[in-house]
Amino acid sequence: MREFMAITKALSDPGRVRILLCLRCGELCVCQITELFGLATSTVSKHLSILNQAGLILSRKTERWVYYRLPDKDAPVAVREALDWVHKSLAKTETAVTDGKKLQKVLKADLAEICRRQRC
Amino acid sequence: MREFMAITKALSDPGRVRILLCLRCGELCVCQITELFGLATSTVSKHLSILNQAGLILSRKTERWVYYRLPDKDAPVAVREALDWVHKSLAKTETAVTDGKKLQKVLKADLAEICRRQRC
DNA sequence: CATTCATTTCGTTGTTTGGCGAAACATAGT
DNA sequence: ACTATGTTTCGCCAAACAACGAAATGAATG
Repeated sequence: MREFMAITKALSDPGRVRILLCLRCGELCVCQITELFGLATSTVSKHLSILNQAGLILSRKTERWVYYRLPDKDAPVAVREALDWVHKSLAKTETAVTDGKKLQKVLKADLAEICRRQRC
Repeated sequence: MREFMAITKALSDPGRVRILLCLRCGELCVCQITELFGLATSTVSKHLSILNQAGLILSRKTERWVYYRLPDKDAPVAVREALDWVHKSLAKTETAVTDGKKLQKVLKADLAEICRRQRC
């Protein structure tokens, strides 16, 4: 129950759900997501922490960046089903499509440049 | 997206999730749920309203009581999948089992008597 | 048509949450 | 070691939320 509520609470914020949808395209680091949603870095970091604690995403640290990604097939059942449900329900919505387009732009841009821009 | 967030927000409270689990046993009126969880009637009513607005439950008015129940097969896909997910994830948890036992007692008791007890 | 009674709505209160910027932390390059 | 830089943690504020009791609603009963 505790584990389940961590998942539903994590899913109860639109921003976090949108992050999950974007991660379908592959792993992203904090600054990329920050750029994508126009939120403060600290805010994004906190969202990612909540998703992570719920088991909905995993993290990987390389060089200076922390990359977040969706878990593999061996994730807990509740997690896998939650992610499937999110994807099936929202993949075709306007929000997801718009975010997806913007994500493509962010992915094309240079990572270092994105990080520099954050600091303005 | 709007519809989906209504569902996840509705599921982000443990009390509401427990109500959904209990409704697997059949429809219940407000005072039965109030008795079951030991909350104020107004609190339960609000929870039911939130679940109802998300489409996760339906209501039926008979005589003095309003009965709430889970929707049928013809509910929206997102709703059906959400309910399946809740059930599959939690049906065997301690919370669900305990609530189930207490529910059996409540169901055996006279409805009118329950309502009278609320007013003490 | 006034009463009863289950439910809903309203107003209040204390807690949680999402947002931010500043400071702390960690790691790579000089 | 020092600096630069990406991320996290902390402290704060405003908005959202869960809980309650009191008042309003609305349908059946006398």
